[in-house]
Amino acid sequence: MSESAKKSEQTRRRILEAALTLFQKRGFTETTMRDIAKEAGVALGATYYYFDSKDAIVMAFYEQAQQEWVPAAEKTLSESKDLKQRLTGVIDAKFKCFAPHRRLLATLSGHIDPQHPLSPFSEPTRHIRDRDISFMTRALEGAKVKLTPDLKPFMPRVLWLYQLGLLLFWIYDRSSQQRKTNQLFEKSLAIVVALIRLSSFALLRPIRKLAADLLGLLYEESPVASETSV
Amino acid sequence: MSESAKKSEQTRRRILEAALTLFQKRGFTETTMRDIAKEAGVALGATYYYFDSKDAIVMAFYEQAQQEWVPAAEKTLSESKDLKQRLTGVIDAKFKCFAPHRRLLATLSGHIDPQHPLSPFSEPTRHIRDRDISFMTRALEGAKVKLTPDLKPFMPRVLWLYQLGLLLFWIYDRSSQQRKTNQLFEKSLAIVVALIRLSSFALLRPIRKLAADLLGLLYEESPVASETSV
DNA sequence: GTCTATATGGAGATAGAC
DNA sequence: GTCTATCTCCATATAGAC
Repeated sequence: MSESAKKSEQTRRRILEAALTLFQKRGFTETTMRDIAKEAGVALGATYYYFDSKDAIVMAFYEQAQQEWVPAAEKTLSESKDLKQRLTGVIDAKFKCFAPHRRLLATLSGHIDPQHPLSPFSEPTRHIRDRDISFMTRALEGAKVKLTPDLKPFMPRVLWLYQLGLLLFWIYDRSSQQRKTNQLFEKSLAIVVALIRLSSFALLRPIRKLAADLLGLLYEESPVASETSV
Repeated sequence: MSESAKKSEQTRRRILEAALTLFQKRGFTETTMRDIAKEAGVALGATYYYFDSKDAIVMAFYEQAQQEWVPAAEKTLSESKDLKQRLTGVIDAKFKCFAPHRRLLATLSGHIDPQHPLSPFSEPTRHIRDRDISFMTRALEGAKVKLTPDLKPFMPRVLWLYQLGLLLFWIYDRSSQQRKTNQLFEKSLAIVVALIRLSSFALLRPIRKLAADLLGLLYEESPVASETSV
């Protein structure tokens, strides 16, 4: 049994790898299930034996990327107490995991709809998202920054959203070596960190109040969460 | 000839209307070209005579919505000199035009890719986008606000992006009557306007500098513009 | 349990008659 | 301009061999 389990797992990996290779080379839509089967050296039916659908392959990819990312993010958190560096590390690790699959992500970013299983806001991807956010919490907590109590509970989610925005920009960044994303990352993070520090100053209190109110409303029950009514 | 031109235009409208009705009722992907033809009372081939593709129908919709929006936006600009009210008016008009087609927009928001013709960042939609942005310019210029010269050239595009973000949120806002979007709109606009006013104060100079640098880099040649390299 | 071979049904699009 | 008939392609399903 451990024999066959091994072999089975091997086939599964071969199919997944074949799919990811083709997705990267030709794009998601352009790659057919037949192509994947052929590339993996199995029959079409076999790919459906291991993956319920084409989308399911993508989900498997998410999981795999997450598994790579967690230890890398973990490591950077242990290396510095500086907020900017902590955030840089965590987000950078994400970029590194996704880099070999930029093309796939491009086709995917189509699914913003929280109802779509593959959406970063969906229920099926919740565990991945929550994990991501928990690292933002830790990045903040391990750093020496003061957060006012009105903003504190929201900051991890806000940072997660910020990181998602960066990823989205990166996916479509056609400048060579994604130079622009690098600059955007560096400079915008400086702004983010500066704002976090400034946010506790009295002068900005009115704006902070507005922001906290807003976040309270939005996250009270998330509009990206799945209420069933349309 | 004016006879047949009229009749032709009529058929075209009938097809467009049928499509939009179905898109709203069932969603874009779920509606087939056959459904549209049937609803419009023509043969499948006829719809392809008037519209090159399913996507082309959507493009026609964009144009139509824009045509509705322009005079409405125009009107609000003539009604107030207050920045917040001007922005509210312009953006609100957009929501009103799009409201009957929220469902269609949902399926569409999939195309963030600037390479995709229907993307809000694409070349084919540039004229629409530029028109939108020109209204942001006018909203700013007709109001009594001081903008520092480093930020000034970017603000219209930033505001356009802001409005796009609101639309995106709205599209997937499942709260009843899109209540959350309304709150988001109101409160975030207050923040935006407050930030614009604050931006000329000395204390925020360092952050403004960062932001201006950043915008300069991003828009120097837009990363969402179509460089041909991948 | 693992996989092959084959079938199904529906989509967007087109060619060419009327 | 409009229609009918048809093409091509694909995700997915299934029957049954090993």
